[in-house]
Amino acid sequence: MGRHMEASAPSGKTTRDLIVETADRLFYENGFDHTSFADIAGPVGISRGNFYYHFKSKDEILDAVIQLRLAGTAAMLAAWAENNDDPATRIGSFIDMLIANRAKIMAYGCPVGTLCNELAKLDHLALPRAGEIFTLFRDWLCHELTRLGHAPEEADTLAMELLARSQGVATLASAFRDEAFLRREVAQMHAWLDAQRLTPPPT
Amino acid sequence: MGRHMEASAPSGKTTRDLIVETADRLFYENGFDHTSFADIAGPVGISRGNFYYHFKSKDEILDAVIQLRLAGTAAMLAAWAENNDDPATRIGSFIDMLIANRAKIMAYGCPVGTLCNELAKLDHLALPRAGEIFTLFRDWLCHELTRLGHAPEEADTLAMELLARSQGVATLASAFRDEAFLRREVAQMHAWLDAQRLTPPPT
DNA sequence: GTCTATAGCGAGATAGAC
DNA sequence: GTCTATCTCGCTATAGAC
Repeated sequence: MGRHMEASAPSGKTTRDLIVETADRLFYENGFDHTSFADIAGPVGISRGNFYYHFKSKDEILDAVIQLRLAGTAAMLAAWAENNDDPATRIGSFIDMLIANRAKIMAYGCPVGTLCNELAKLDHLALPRAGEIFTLFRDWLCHELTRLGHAPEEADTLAMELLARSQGVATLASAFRDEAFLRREVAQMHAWLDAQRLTPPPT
Repeated sequence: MGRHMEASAPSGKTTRDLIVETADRLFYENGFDHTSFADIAGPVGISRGNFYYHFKSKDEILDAVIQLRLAGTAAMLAAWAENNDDPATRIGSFIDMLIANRAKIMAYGCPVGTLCNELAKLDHLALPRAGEIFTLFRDWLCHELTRLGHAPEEADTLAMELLARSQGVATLASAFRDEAFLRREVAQMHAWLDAQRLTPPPT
């Protein structure tokens, strides 16, 4: 056990947890650079000065947020795998994410894509770390696509195409605030997936 | 002729033009919110106070930048149409934009997509205006796709898919700094385009 | 572990000389 | 049409009481 143990409220959440969760939400909704300590302090219910007991800088909060998103993504992928054995159904869960999160996507875009966009413009050192969230999806999709029968190289190409397509849909759905477009694209992605199912690879 | 005529240097560019062009570049490279008046003043060679002779606020500079991008996009689309009559070749020019601008795209993403992303998070009134740049591409692609033989509704769907795909490619190429991926996707988009050429529609 | 107070800086915007 | 000087504000970060 390290030093600096924190008291844990009856809810089980430490102040640090609350800071990271609130920052996670606000970085998504308003952007990293545009979110101030005061913005986070309000919802958490602490003062600005208290941040520096838990983090040395704003960048350290960003690191913690990325860490949280990595863990959350890994857990989500594991849950999708636990709910179903069929690789096509699992990949379908990825596609359906666009539907499940459509309200926030239309308002703020994809949490991963928009964060990477912002960090690229800020020339921020954390960009590769944020990109690892994409890598989690990429590797998971690649694995399921090989289970569908694709060769490893081809599977990775298809995984990147699925990722790219979902990114493009999120960007345009947000720019145009167009839910019908989002639903149409999701239907087409499912149609593509069904075709993959019916086309076993040349073994 | 309105009031407030500006002296035009031998180069033909007014100070206002220089401000808008520099802001255009910096908003792209560093983001709108993150770009300060001082950042723009340096390259233009003016003082911070001088901005307010030409613009009432930073938002007015943004409006002018969007206006410049709308005009630039319209001019580019017109040039593509002048260079070639074949609709498939014209659409190919759109796809090749990803190659021509690959260095900046890998560093900063797509200028239109990333601006819309940022404005969405800032809840900025200019978002619909920025979205009109997408609309220019959308309508132009739709028109060329109908010339390729597609029915109007189908053509618009395909136009949005081309836009979405290019957006996804730009986002991932930037997040992963992966030029090979970008080139691979462009090749696939050209292959798709060739297939469209060979599949005349049910007239 | 949380607070108040404040330092120090840079932002957008204004006033007025030239 | 451009400048300098300045106002006001909000930001990150620090110091130190409790």
